[in-house]
Amino acid sequence: MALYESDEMYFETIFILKQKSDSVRSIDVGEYMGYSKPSVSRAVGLLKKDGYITTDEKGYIKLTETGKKKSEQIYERHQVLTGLFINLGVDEETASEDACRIEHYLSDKTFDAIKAHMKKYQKK
Amino acid sequence: MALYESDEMYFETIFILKQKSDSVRSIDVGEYMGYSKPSVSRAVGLLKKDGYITTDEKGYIKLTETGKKKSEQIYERHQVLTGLFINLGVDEETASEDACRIEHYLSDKTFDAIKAHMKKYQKK
DNA sequence: TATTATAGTTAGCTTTCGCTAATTTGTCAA
DNA sequence: TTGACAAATTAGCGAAAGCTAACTATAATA
Repeated sequence: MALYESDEMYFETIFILKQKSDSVRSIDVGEYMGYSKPSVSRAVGLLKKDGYITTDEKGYIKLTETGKKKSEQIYERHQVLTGLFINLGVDEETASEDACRIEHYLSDKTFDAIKAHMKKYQKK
Repeated sequence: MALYESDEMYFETIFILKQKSDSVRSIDVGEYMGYSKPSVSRAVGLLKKDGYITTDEKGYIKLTETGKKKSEQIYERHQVLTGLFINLGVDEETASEDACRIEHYLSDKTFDAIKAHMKKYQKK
């Protein structure tokens, strides 16, 4: 099932916040994204309904296996694109912002090409 | 005034069709984009209201000066991005499609970096 | 001329995804 | 125990942008 762009943004936010601390609640997601509680509540509800996340009785968000895979894919895209832009001389913040905005729209084909290129020219 | 993504797509379509033939009507735009007549009618109305295009009594679309500038900008982005992806080994069709989808979301900073890179490595 | 086809518009529906206001639920301190 | 704050939810609004159905207006043809 394909995700909407907005779902991917929520997803990515959850993933990023979870890297800092495993304890991620809807309110944290909303704060990070600058969205209201009801907006997050609905989005989280949808991700839950679609089997990507669960929440415990305290409201902490857990990724399911499917959710983990998805969020890793999304995050990989983000990283690769950010890297590409940085390579082209863009500052890290702008690179990351732009990666965030376009990562949902790139075809797998083009993404794979970028990834291959990055592997080739950026092996450390 | 910033354009919505959908406006840019209509814009770009008008620009592309006008390169083939100067005679472009709403119906042609709709056919090219795969959209219904009412959808195009509204979009064209908005671009008209915002001073980007005019239509003559026959329904043929003309770009205003502002409209020309805008559409050239949009098209330049499209071309540069398409070129980037082709350079990375993506086939032309996919490259163009992906350029189309992401061109609206890239910051000027990142776009300029890509443009500079392309100039440097692709001077013929 | 009368009919038909083409282009455009109007009205109104649907989905997505923001929002505010108001409510519920749970915890913690006076 | 009660009062207050924090988190989450519910209800419902609004804009953007797609759609179909139905209408209008113009042009082409039988």
